[in-house]
Amino acid sequence: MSTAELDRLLRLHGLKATPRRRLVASWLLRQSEALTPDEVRTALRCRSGTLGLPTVYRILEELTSVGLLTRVDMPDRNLRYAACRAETGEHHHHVVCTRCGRVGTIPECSFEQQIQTAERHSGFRITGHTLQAEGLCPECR
Amino acid sequence: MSTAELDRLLRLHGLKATPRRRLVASWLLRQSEALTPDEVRTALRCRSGTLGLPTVYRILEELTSVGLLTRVDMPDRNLRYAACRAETGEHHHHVVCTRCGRVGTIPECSFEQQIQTAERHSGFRITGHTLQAEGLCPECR
DNA sequence: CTGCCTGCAAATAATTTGCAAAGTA
DNA sequence: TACTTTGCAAATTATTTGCAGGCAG
Repeated sequence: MSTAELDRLLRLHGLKATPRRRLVASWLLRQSEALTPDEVRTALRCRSGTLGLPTVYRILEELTSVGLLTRVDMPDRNLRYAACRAETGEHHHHVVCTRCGRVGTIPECSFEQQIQTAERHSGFRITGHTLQAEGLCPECR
Repeated sequence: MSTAELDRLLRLHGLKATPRRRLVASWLLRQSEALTPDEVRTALRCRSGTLGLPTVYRILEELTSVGLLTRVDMPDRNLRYAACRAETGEHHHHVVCTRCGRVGTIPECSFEQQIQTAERHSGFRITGHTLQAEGLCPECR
């Protein structure tokens, strides 16, 4: 994604195109793993003079709401964010490598079709769901 | 579940049948919502003389590994546990009511069938997954 | 008895908040 | 200029740990 595209996307969501946001977005979009806020800060601190941890928390959350990142849940229960590569707006899920943390996309949602069955069984009216798979990425297999 | 059954189950997993474990298990198995450790402590403290929060954390984790409870993820990212009512060992998922927190069971796993497709698309070898739905329970609809 | 359990107090550590200074449009 | 954004320091708060005494088997 070009800087111009990124800037446009940020403005579209009422966010100013600042150096910090550009830095975090452009770097994280080139990573293939899910990272914690602290890891992001450590990786980028040298390139940016200063980069406060609260700022990283805020930016990661903003970029997630813009759709550039996704929050990933690992067993350690730490907040982690990864580049989200699916088409904008498309409903999809992710798979995380248990060995290296790499994140892949599962483009089609396979639960939609079973929602009716699940509703009948549970008695709930189902309005949303989260699905996350784990496994070994192509490199780690 | 009777006390005798519970005791047997605990011992089967190398855990002693203590008053605290019986108390937490028997009470939580009668609740229909997912609760935080602190909520469990508050609810049971009066009935037990004392009940330390670290003890609650430990017992909830033990009962989960035994299969009596399940950990539920809510948007607030707090640790929550709910009674797990599926047949022991059966692979299944849960649906949480966004209004009252009640937890239901989705007995059949509908993702198993799509794993091959997901593997082909992502290039990962998928070894596990978590799925959690949200919606409105029968009472809240 | 022996070793697992529990409570308490305290340590950890992640995440959030308030506010003044700096930057964007 | 007006309004966001950022960094810093500090607060908050969930969760964990160490250990001495208590209890199940």
